[in-house]
Amino acid sequence: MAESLINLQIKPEWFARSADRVAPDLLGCTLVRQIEGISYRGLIVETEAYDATDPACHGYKRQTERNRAIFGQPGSLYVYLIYGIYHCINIVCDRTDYCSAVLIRALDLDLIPEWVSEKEKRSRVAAGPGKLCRALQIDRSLNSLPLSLGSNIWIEPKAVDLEFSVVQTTRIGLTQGADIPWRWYIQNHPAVSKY
DNA sequence: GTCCGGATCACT
DNA sequence: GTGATCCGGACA
Repeated sequence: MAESLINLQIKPEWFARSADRVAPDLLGCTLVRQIEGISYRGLIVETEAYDATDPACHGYKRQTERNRAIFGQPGSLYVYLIYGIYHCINIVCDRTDYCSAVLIRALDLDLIPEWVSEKEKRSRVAAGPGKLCRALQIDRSLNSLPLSLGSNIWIEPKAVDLEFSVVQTTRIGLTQGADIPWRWYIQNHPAVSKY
């Protein structure tokens, strides 16, 4: 059983491409988060790309203690705290020592964790980068870890028979680089954070 | 040392 | 439109 799970994981080499190519390919893949032996599965429905050419990227100016993980190995995690309250999760792309990552902005969860409040609508509990991290207990303790079974977080490939239309547009919430069209989402999906 | 503002979200 | 709430990074 564990054997088949390992085979389902996307390998790190898959992320060794520019972020703007990885980001649309992540749509339809599944982010799996394991907590106390339970696997919570979320279909990735919205992503954004960031990289060294981009003034909105945390590593744009230079490497610092805070953004160190975004320069890490492809297929590892960059998790940071935003506005003092929320966390955001990125998958590091391209090559080591180059800043490049994909922000996971929204998931469609198959199972709603018990700590999520009842009133939240199922399709919207992970509709936004801060919300999905809260729902899946993702915080900076995961920063710089590789996606893997051992990290209790990994990504599985898109099912071959899963079909959808992809929309490409500009990113959300930025003061710089707002004109770069590096946001992708599954058209008409109810879990997308914003239309 | 001090200050500023952010890849957010919920509420008015 | 605004408040919540943290802390890294810029500048002195």
